[in-house]
Amino acid sequence: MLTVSTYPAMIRCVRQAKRSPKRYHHGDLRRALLDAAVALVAEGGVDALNLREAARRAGVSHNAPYRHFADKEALLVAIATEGFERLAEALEAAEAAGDDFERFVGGGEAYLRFALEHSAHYRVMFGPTLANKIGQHPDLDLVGMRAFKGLLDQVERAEARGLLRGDTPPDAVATTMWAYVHGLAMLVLDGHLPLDADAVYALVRTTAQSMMNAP
Amino acid sequence: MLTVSTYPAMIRCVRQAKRSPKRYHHGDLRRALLDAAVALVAEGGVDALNLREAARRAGVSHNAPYRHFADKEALLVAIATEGFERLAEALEAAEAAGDDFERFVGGGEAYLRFALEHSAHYRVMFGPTLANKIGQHPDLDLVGMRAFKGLLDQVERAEARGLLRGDTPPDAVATTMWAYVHGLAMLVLDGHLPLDADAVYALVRTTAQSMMNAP
DNA sequence: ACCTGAACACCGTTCAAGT
DNA sequence: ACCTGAACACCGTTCAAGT
Repeated sequence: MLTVSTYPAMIRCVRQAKRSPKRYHHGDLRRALLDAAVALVAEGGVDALNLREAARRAGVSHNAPYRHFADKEALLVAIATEGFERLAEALEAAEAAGDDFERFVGGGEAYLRFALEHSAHYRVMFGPTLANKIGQHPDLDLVGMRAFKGLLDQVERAEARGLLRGDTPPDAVATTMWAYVHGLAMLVLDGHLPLDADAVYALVRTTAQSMMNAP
Repeated sequence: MLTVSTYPAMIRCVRQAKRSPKRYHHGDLRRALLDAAVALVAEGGVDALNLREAARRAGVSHNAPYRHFADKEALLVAIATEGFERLAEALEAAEAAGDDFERFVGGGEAYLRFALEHSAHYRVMFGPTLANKIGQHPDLDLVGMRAFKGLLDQVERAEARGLLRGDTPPDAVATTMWAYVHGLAMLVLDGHLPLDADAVYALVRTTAQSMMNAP
């Protein structure tokens, strides 16, 4: 697959080839491995991700990946980190559009949209391999907290403006909302709920609205 | 580990040994393998479950399991089926105790209690291996639907009695509730939320109450 | 620096053979 | 019937060696 972003890598590769033929196979093997791994997860779930096949697809020997990742878990951490960054960006973008009401409701929809449209990343972010590994991957912890912090800010602002029903503390509301959107994402991704994407977005909006005072 | 329930198996084993020494190692190898597998998941998550180690712990050769399970997935299906049965029982028990209000709120607490206290079963029930396998394991589908059906009945009765706020269709409310308790269970089990069991039960009750009209 | 082939331990699965 | 040892394909990881 050729995209605009691969051109610099191609140019580098050609230059290297002129100086010393057969020196490089890739301009960015790390990127190629990440993409191959994500594709494997998209095709067969996290169980289908394996280093040797990712290397095969990238056209390198089965242990070339160890030049870029200490082990299989490190590759998963890299994918998860990328995922949390993109999720945080998606949530921040949703917070920036529309009126107070739409910003709150749209946040929930943006979360589900990310999970469904980047399901391979999402599965890795919350898959068994990275479960109960808090404190072992500081970069990952940091970017994960950034995503949750955005949600917490949103709840606090909504409560300050009297948009939310009841008087539950913001962190409890944020936890409840995260649990809800995460559970919905997982159940849909794993085929436990017979809802298509549009039905999911509609359900999220209905639920979010039911948590709010009428606009 | 010796428990009362293992005595019959031990007696059978001794009797067999008298008739034909070295014939049997177990009265119930299938049960021993299931228990060993669940213990492995409890110790190291679903990634740590493997057939050879389960066989080792049961004291048999590495391919003895194939007399009882067609493959690794069949063993996971057996654990998940057992889990859904126990979950359905726990939910039905919660529905049978207390007044209308308590029956509704207690259902959510019972769900979380099952997930936290039988975390190995719960991880297998909703783990990646059995994801998107609907229709491939009819027994599992059936018992899974039984559990969800209980939840749906509860929501319908609560709505009929005017306990719930709003006028959302029962299946949408049931889906929302399932997503919420499932997401909370997963986030807590995977170490993403710093809540102990009591804090989880308290949060579930608060959330359930906020969905209801004052009693 | 970056990559390769050979090697090791481990797992899922199959097969022929034992009682 | 139920179990075993040998064998095969595959994966994660390491190591010595190549440019």
